[in-house]
Amino acid sequence: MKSPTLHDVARSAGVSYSTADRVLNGRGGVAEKSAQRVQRAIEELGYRRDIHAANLSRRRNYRFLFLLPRGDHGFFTTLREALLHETVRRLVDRLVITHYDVPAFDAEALAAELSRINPEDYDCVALIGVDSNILDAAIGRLVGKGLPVITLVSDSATDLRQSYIGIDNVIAGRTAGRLMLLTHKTRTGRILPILGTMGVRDHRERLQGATEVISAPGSGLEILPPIEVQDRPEIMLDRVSEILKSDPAITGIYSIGGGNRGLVDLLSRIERNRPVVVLHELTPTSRAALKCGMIDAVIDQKPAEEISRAIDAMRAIADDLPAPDSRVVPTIYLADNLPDPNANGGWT
Amino acid sequence: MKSPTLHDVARSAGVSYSTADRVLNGRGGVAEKSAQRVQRAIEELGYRRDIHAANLSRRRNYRFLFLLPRGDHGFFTTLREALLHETVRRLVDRLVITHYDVPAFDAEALAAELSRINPEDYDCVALIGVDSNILDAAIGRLVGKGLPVITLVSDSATDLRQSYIGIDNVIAGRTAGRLMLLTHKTRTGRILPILGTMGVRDHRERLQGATEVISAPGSGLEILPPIEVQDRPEIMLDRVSEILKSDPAITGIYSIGGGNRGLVDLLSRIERNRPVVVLHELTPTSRAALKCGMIDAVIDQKPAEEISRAIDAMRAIADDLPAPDSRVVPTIYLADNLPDPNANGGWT
DNA sequence: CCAGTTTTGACATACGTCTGTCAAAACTGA
DNA sequence: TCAGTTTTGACAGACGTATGTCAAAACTGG
Repeated sequence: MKSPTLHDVARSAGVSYSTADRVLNGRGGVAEKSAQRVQRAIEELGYRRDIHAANLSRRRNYRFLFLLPRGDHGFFTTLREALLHETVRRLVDRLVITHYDVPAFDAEALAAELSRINPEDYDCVALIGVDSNILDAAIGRLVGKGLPVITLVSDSATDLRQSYIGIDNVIAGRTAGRLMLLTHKTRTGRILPILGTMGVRDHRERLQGATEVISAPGSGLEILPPIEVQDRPEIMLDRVSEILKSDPAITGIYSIGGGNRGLVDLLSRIERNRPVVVLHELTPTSRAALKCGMIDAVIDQKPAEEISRAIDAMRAIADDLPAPDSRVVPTIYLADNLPDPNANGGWT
Repeated sequence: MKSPTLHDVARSAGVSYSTADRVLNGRGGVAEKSAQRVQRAIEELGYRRDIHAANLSRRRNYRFLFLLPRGDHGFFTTLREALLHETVRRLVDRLVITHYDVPAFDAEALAAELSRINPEDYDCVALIGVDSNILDAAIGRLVGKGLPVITLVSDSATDLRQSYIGIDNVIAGRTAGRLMLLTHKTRTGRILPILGTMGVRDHRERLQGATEVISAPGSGLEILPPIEVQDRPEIMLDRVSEILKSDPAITGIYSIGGGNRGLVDLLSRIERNRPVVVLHELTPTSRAALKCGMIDAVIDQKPAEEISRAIDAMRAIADDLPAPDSRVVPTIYLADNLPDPNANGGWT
């Protein structure tokens, strides 16, 4: 019933508590023979150190820093809310979580922020990756100083960061493509992919995934050349209405990045033969559009879950446990299976 | 930086630690006036009891019991595996989780098992509900003896159990219906619903949800009368092949319950014009069928997540915190967004 | 003001771990 | 065998909380 304590281990190994402690915490100054007896006792008894008692005694706090993109981009807002939610929820576990806002999509600003961090102040840092050598170098410097870094949502510096928490964007793209197949079961069609810019790896990967599935032989579907709208609603509105006018045979739209307010605007003006629309991230805009049938599906990366897993990973890293990459599986929302908007993305 | 301790509270309230403790733990024998000063100090300092220190001191263990249906029904297997996973993972938080197997779908056996429980032995019990007065009565008796009960996956005794963790089956059904709409965007169709038996509330609710969506005006879809296959593969195989033969115009199949091995068997023999197939629960069978295009979508209730949330709820109940019902949102799996089979359902 | 009650504070012990100090014991090499 | 080193065990105090005992202090009613 009761799990063994280090005292039990010491007794069973026939050594003093001090010695058992020296072995457990690698303090050295222990004869090889004694060390082995202690190890054996630990295994035999199945001893597991009571981490809460240990933390209490050590006065340990886990100090984590999140660097989140500034701005009210719907997705980042959700992310920030989820983080605040977890910040209070985890206080009880001695997790002290801080976050700074950094300019969005600005690798240099992010790198500069990293350089300003005092490695003594935190046990782990989480950030949203951007393709950039400067950022990679800054991450390298921080890791070199002994402060581990993990990436969130979008990866960076794969060989330096300890762990990546986020979706596989190729899979996300394939999922979108699959939805296009399903909605075109018995008919042919032309699918228009829209992205922010080809310069963003995540967008390229989603496009790649969608293309793989859509242009599979026998699909009967054709994928058009992607258009770039810089994640900006106005540009989205202009470019897409233009294209729809010039090519009325478009039967599906896959919006890979942001700026969907412009798209929804446009869709609300089309009253018949609306194309199938799949887009990314559950935001107030996409939720409303889904509910009223303006769009068909939303692929979401569950930001609340990502935050929670990121924190789990950071904690594992701080405790020197292995922290595996954690691939979040993108989820599909239709009009009916939307999470309760007040429930933190359907998460705890 | 450091959060205040009860000593800080006592000092700030101008009373001794003992008095602050008496207030905090409601031991009585404290003058109204002192109690108020302590309360005020708690609020002003934002004091939060260090629950780990408290549990350490109290030698508290949380003892939870799960009653899971016996048998290798794919879904229950997943559920059991998730539970074992969490059992070891939560040991560190002093959660001692036990589970018994009980006969599946047998309300009386379940009720009998409940009667055999000594309320002293556990802090909370979780079970999978079944429609039955006998079960409700047994739950009532247990709750009456001071042992709280929660329901999982399927609800029971709504006014007695403390909390229900699971999906809303009407929503699950609506989601299936929505998938049928999407796959029939520009064509009409006939959808065949298959369920275990109309006697199971969950199945009725799913059917209801699907019907709501599919037979919405203007959908162009017709939903056929449901057939019952007792969750048995052989019956599934026989009945469905029979019906498909007699009604070749069926364009969609919604399998609400179990026995899908029979369905997949049948589908593998149809080489062209396979109907759209939506079914429930990710199992080895459904996963394989999804991957090779035999079926189109799986609606999953994320058993690993349900288990984890159930444990969270039980813990909240044991700590006398409010434990809200937690509606899990059913998720949609297509061929591409399947979770890693080794990763506990994509969960931690 | 007294006796009786209520309220209070001081103190001790415990939970399981961490950490530091110190002297005793057990080794080592020459 | 002796000096020097390594290893060991005993002990104490701490983390924040829980819980029990006891006597002192502050009230109360008459």
